[in-house]
Amino acid sequence: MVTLQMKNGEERLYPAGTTFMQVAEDISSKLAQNAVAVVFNEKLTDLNAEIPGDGALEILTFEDERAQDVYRHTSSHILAQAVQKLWPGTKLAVGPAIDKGFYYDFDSEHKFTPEDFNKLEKEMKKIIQKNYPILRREISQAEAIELFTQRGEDYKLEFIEDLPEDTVISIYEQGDFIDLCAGPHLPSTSRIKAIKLMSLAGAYWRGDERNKMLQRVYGTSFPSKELLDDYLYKLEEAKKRDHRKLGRQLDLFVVLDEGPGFPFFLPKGMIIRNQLEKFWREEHEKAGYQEIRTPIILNRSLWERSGHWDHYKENMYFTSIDEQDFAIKPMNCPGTILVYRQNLHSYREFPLRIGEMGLVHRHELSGVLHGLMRVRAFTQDDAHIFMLPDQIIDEIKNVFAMVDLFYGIFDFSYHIELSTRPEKCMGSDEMWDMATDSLRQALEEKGVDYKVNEGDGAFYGPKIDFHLKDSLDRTWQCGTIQLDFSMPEIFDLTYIGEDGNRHRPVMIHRVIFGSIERFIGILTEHFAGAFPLWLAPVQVRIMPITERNHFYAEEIRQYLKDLNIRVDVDNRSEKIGYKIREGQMLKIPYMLVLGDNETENRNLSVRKRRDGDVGAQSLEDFVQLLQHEIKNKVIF
RNA sequence: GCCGAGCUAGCUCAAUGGUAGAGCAGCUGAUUUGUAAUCAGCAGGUUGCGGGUUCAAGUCCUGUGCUCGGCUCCA
Repeated sequence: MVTLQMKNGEERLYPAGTTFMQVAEDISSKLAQNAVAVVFNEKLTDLNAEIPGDGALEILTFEDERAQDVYRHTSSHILAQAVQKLWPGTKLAVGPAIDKGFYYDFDSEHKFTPEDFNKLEKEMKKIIQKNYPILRREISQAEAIELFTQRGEDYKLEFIEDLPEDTVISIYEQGDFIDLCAGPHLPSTSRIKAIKLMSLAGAYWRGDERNKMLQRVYGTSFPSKELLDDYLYKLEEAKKRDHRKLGRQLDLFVVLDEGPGFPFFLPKGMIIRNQLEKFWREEHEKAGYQEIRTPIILNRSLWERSGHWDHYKENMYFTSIDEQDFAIKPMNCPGTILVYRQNLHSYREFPLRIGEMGLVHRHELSGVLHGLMRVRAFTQDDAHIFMLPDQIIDEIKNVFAMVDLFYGIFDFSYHIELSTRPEKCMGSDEMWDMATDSLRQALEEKGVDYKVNEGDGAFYGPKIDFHLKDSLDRTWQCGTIQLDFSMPEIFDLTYIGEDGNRHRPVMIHRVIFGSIERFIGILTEHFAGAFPLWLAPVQVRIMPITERNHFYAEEIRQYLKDLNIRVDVDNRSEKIGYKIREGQMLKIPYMLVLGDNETENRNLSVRKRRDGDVGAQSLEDFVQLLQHEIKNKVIF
């Protein structure tokens, strides 16, 4: 007999050889139906597995994220089985579960098109109906090599050969389909209740662009059609928040064929942008930053010295002036460094914080451009901080605090990544270790979770990145803190220390918004175009009922305008419903309906974007409400 | 850059290889309206761009630009 310690504290006894599935059945038939996998002694395991001994058991249903991965992973196997049935000879690469779905990469003579989806889905349903049991087998490396050689699975062989010898290799079988796979998996194929293929894409084998491009099929699956439909509906809703769509609908910004990757900001978009910059300047002044502006075009020799010429050339644009080579700046740091060198600096000035809203140009590959999120010209809310080595940790924490303040205002949640030394870089090992350790220490002291991206740092130093999500949960890097010992060295930057001698300062490069363009893209999707009052391009729209009320409307407009409220009047000869509909679609925060009643009583009928008609108010009360909301940057 | 799919009026979309159309927006007029669309009329196009096949091309072929979804890369 084995003893199982259940999640709820209960102990259960079973004869040796009992499977986890049987345990689930023993507890309740409903649980057995919904179970996806188990966690036995903290290890995710197949339901089909036999209890190996005493231990702690948790039975997972689809609600658990770990179970969702198992569910989608099995789905990807079903896809692969269907593909190999319909197009024999297709080679399997990888087929993992991903957030909200799965994919499988294939190497096939057949070129997949969306028209194949129907056929494939039908085949997958057949496999599901057949209810093949999914069996795990552990085999030796030699057996694995023989098996996959025989099946012509070159990519699987490459995996096997990379594994250390005498690793136990697991394979999963369902019907005539076999895949090299660590598992775990569902007990049988009929557990998949609703499955749908979503899209096709190319993907390099092992994510390396020097390798062959495989065909990737994306899909998703759920334990019921209702859950799938619900997911698809939410996806459609999320697409309505796409900043490219909203940017056009709300006349905020556009990207045109004439300027691929070079966005146009329209008058309403500029209001948002200017408000953000105003806020930025206020907060940076409070935090002890100075502001400068450096040229967009600078001489080649500067970029050679900074290392950009060697390390960043493929991302840069060039031009020539009077037969001399110039580069369009891809970063602001060299310009700031030239400013630093205009004076002799004392340690007493440190930390010296110099900000710049710098417009940079970078040549990005055409395939990566994406609305405002990924462009070829963008404005960084940059700042460079020059300081003493022992000021590093505190200063990084200061920047952290500012990131929290800025993102908190918009109710953004973010995740942090630490990027370490890349292959193509400059500076010594000691420099990099010191810089990376400082960043790590600041993160540890701050007590936040972070992910490490080995080899993803800037060429001059490691960095901490802050990532925000768009409407489809794709993440975009916004804020970043980069620690740099290299540039001060290269440009021979110095300060006069307490001892009267010259010393080398340390430098932080940092942005909070990241790029104003990207940040506005994220903001637009986050608020679905319904910007908080302080950012809204039109804050109040006045809607007179008839021409009789135009005079009063104009009086109110002028009053609000004098208080710097962004207000306009819709005095077209349309019915009030028409005007309101348009105001709602433009997501204007406040609408004032002014008819004979209001004119007579000298008050306002207020309509809020989210709440609809909230009744009559005095002008004074309304103004107070607006000013409070603007001042406190209230979000709903 | 690579793989795949697209590109038709300002916007969203129709149109077996056979006369390019609708809704919204715009303009003109009527209407003076009480919380998400008043009515009528007018105008709007080298179907991304270039070449080819055909009696005939928005539609088929080809080159190219851009967009979208991924991959790689990145703020």
